[in-house]
Formats: sequence, structure tokens, C-alpha cells
Amino acid sequence: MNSQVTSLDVARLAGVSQSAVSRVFSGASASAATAQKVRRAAAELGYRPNPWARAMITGRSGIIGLVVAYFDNPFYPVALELLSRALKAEGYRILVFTVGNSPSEIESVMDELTAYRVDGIITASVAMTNDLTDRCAQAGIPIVLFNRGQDGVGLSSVTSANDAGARQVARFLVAGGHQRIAHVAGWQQSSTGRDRLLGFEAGLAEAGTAPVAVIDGLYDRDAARAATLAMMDTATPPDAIFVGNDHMAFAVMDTLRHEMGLSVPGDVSVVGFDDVPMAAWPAYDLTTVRQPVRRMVDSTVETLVAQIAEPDRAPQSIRIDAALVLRGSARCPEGWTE
Amino acid sequence: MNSQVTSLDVARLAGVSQSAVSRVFSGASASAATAQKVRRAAAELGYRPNPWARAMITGRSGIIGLVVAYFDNPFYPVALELLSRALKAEGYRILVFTVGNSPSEIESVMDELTAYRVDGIITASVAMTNDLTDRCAQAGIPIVLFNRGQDGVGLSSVTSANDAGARQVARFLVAGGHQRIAHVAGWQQSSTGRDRLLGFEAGLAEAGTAPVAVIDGLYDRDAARAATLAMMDTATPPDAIFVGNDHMAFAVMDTLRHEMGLSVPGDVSVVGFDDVPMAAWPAYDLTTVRQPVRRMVDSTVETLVAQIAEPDRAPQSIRIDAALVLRGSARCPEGWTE
DNA sequence: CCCTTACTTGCAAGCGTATGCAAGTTTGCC
DNA sequence: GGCAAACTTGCATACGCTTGCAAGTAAGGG
Repeated sequence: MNSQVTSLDVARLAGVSQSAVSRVFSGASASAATAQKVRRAAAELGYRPNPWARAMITGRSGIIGLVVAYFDNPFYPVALELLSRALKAEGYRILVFTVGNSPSEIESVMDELTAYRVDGIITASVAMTNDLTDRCAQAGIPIVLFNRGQDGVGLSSVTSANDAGARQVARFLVAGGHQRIAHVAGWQQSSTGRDRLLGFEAGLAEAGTAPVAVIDGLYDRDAARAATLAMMDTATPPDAIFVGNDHMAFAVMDTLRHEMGLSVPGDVSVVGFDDVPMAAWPAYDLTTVRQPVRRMVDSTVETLVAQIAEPDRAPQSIRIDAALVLRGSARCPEGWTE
Repeated sequence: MNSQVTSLDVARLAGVSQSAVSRVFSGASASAATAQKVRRAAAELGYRPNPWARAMITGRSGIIGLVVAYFDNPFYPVALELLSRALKAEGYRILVFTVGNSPSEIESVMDELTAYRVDGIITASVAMTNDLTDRCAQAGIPIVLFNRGQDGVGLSSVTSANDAGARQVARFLVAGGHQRIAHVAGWQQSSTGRDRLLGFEAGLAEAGTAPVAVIDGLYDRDAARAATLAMMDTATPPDAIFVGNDHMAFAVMDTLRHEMGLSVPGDVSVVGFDDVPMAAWPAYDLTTVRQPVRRMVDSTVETLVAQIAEPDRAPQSIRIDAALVLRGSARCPEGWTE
């Protein structure tokens, strides 16, 4: 019932004009006396400005579109929660679009996002084609890629230092005396997956070695399990596996321990990437590279807000440092610090 | 740039009036010839109707507000994903509000929801006070409580059969020959937590017994851990623990196994509630009660859509059957079927 | 063939707010 | 006290769309 209170109702009750009410609520100048009368009347009627009427005029809806592909990886729910809080502090709400990774589906979502004239877009775990990149730029909607980079110039992105993190893992495993090191990679269509692979290979190369096996796990438990079985089913199976993210690393550990009866880290060391909350649980106690979600989220929001305020701002690629977190799933070199 | 295409632009290009364009896109009657001209012009210009201008007139925004409190419990990300897909199929998008469980915070969110004039509200894992219930009813926005009931009449809700499920757990544990059965409960402020506790106690009472201990785990890992330590630190510790949800059950298992060196189910049987994906992982292999998320989501959407279409419809409390899923975390009675 | 009925289509009036403009009011300074 | 400058405030318009209404057109029946 009271959801139909308009600024005109408030104006009448307060004995002022509708524009006065508008000015009070939009922060424009108004005398103290007017402001007080308006506030009182608004409170009495339970008035709140209609965001959509406001959006029509100002062109700003106060809504950020969030496009997410994988929710089974617990990294993203955590990120969603933090993003929601951070954006709320900036006066924005989140319109969620879950999406598969098929180009047509992503395209239709982008269509909707432009239709809704969201003030900005954050994509998490979504692969953008260059075609879509162009369309976004053309639509003029600020966009930031979260935890995913983008080839070529074009869009802003916030990632952790995937290559440096993976390189550190390589050094760590080599220093731990592992002889046959393998990698269950992320998805090669994702920059994150590629960067981690490349950084890892580069780290091993520094030590004059190379992975004995690299198989794509597609960020999927089943695929990671299959990859594990495949790489262990050889004459000289790996004694250490670096996995492209924690979510797959849990599958790898489960497979090694419960399907193959092996010990982690006794027989095989396992290292993940992300440091999702579950990695600290004693059942896994996973050595992993910590992505500082909070800082990534803060940077994402900051970049997006800046781009909304200043549309011609050049896109930025922000990389947040990521550090190895030592736990019990991988043999630790003597005296390894940090 | 092309985000500023209006129906008037399309009308001019198609050589018809602006209202004709509107009618074609809003599904009202129009001749085949007109429709074709309009569609062609719209496609050429990349036109999409502005949802907010539309919302102002029709009063329907196509947006559902989702209020969620706990994202660390993996049950909710799964539900969010399914809700998003199901609502999309009905032509709705989700505006997400994450929220703590403090009344003031929930209140401010409800304020915003009414301001945004969402077409409907779904709350998941949020405790509504009667005060808020009234305000929602007063605002006239359809609302459905997901996985949470509500005392008294008032709002629609969709839950699983929490009491029946918990009762089944009680029978199962008794049949398994357990002598000292305890319960790490959910949060007593939530109907879900209360129903599971009551059903469990009723089930034990049928067998002429009662829980040796009941401690609130507040849906929190740390609290569940503390509860476990407390109930095990007695002269006659429990040999079976029913835990109010899976998320806490994992904490209980971790505590028993890795902190106390006990065997599950050797020393203590553990049973959870929800059947989140992780419950099936071999590291936990948790015996639990399955909440059929998909069916719960479908019912939620169905109820909400019906209430939007027919505002005077009486609120419904829908309960979906929940069945015990036998796995390895609890001693199984000989010949127990189902 | 004409009149009734059904269907299309354009016109114009809003939905609730922000904002340029002009008129009115206050303030400040000599 | 008078005049300019700064500030307030109301009027009216615009944002992009839906929809009642009336006029125009096609279809149908006697």
C-alpha cells in the first residue's frame, strides 16, 4: 500500500513543491528548514525515491551486473559475498547472472545487461571472446574481469599474480626434492589456467626440469579425478602434483587417498591454488597459493567505480600478490621459510 | 553508443508510430506486416526495450530480490544457482542482498527491497521477525521463505520435511544400536533448526530414549567444533551425533578425527542434514538427509510466480520430502533398507 | 452492395523523478 | 539603507515506455 508514495505526496504534506523534495533526496542544495519539513513528511509517509524513475533521468541505475559461471568452486561464493558488501558500501546492488561457458549463452546475457543499462559489469570465471569485448566497449558499459584476464588490450581485469604464484610452487616442489612433478591444469581457455601453467613450467625450467605430465582438469572434479588416474597409471608416476585450483585439488587428493590407497603427502605431494576456506580444514590441510580475495574484491570495486565516474579512463590490469601457504599436503623442504 | 536506441528511433526507421513498436515488443496485437517491419528495424539498430521505463508504467520490474545470510554453507550457493536458472526461465532476474542476521540489517534490506519495487522476494536462511513479516505484507510484495519456515500464518515458505527427516535419523541411529545419542543442533532461532531438533527428539522418544546432549552449533564451524569437544568431554561421551546440517557435520567429523583421534564411524557415528555435494566426497562420505534442492527451488519459484500473478492468494507452507542417504559416516543397522 | 463487427494504428496522456530556468528571497558590504 | 551577489524555490519539461481512446481499415454477413 505505502509502496505507492511519491515525491508529490511528500511535497503536499510538507507544503513544498515536488522539486524541493527531489532536491532534498538527491543531495542538491536546499535550505535547512525545507529539508527538515521534507524529511519529516517523508518519514511519516514512508517515502523512498523510486530508483527506476531516477535511473531513467540520470542514466544511472545503481546496479552492477555480476556474471558468474562456476558456483561449485567455493572461491566464487566467497567472492560474491565480499563483492556484495563492498559494492553496497559504494551504493550499488548486484544483479546476478549465472551462465554456462558457451559463447551463445554469454552473449545473450551481455545483451540483457546492456538492456538493463547496468552501471557496470563484473565477470567472474567467465571467458570473454574478443567479439564480446568489442560489444561491451561499444555499449560503453564499464566492465571488470574478476580472476580472469583478457588477451590484448581492452578490458580491465583483476587477478592474482598467477604466474608468480605458480612459479613459487615450482620452486617449492623442486626444493622439496620431488623428482617427477606433474600438473593438473585449469582450463586452457582461461587466462588464469594458462598463466598458472606457464608460471609453473617456467619455475621448473629454472631448476632445469619440466613437468612429467600436464593434463587439463577443466575446473571440474570428475575431469580432475580422471586426470589423476591417468597420470598415476604410468611406469613412473609423479611424486608431486600441482593442481590448477583448490577445488580440483580436493578431487585429486580424494582420488589418491581413497581410490588408490596412496598417502598424501607420503606418496604424492599435492599443492593447490586459491586457498578457499576448506583448504584449511584438517581433512585436507592443503598446501596452496593464497589468492587474497578481499584485496582482489576491493581492487575490483575500486576500478569499476573509477571507471563509472570517468568513462574514458584507460583499462587497467591489476595483479595482486599471491603467496604460498604451507600446510600438510606437500612435503616441505628443510628450512623453507615464508 | 547504441545503448541509447529508443523505440522512437525504431519507429522512425520502420515508418510506423512509436506505439506500434511498443505493441510489437509488449506482445500486444499488431499486424504481421507491422511486426516484421518493426523487428527488422529493431534488429538493425540493436534496440532493446528499456526495462525501467517499462517497469514504471506496468509496475513490474522483472526483478526478484534474494536475501541470503550464510554463503559459507555450500547449500546456498547451489540453491542460488538453481534459483537463478529457474527464475530466468520465468523471465525474472535476481537482485542479491547479502545480510547478517541482525534484525536492523535485515530491516534496512527490506526497506531497500520495497524501494526497488521488486516483483517478489525470496529469503534464504534468514530469520524474519513478526514485525518484518507485517511490513512485507503491508508493502504487498509477494515473498517466499526458502528453507526456513515462519511461525504463525503470514508468509509462504518452502522447506523440506525437517521433522520427518530428523525422526528418520533417530530411528536409524537407534536401530544401529547406538546407546548415547547426541545432537549438535542448528540455530534455535530458525524454524529449520527447531524442527530438526523436535523431530529428532520425537524419534528417540518413540524408542523410549532421549538425547544425551543437545548443543546449539549456530550453523557455524567453530561453534560446532566447540560443541563437539564439550559433549565428548564427559564420563560417558556419545557414540552417535546427529548434526543440524552438513556444513557443521564436516566440522564435527574433523574435530573427532583430527583433534581427538577418534574414528568415524568406529567410535562415533555422525549424521548430517542437507546432502550438499561435498557430503558425497570420499573424505567425508557423510550419511545425511537429502534436501531435494531442485524440487525445493522449483516449488519456491512456482509459489512466488503464482503469488505475483494472483496477489490475494493465500500463503502456502510447502514441505518437500527428505530421505536419508546412507553413506559411511554412521554405523548401519543390519538389513536397513531405503 | 451496405452495414456491422473486429481489428490496426496513431495520438496523447501519463508513470515518478531530476533539472534548467526564472522569479523570489536572503545575505553582505559599502 | 541600497544594491549586487548568492542562494532558494517553483514551474515546466524530459526520460522511454505502455495504454485508453478514437479514427481508420479490413472482414463478414444478409
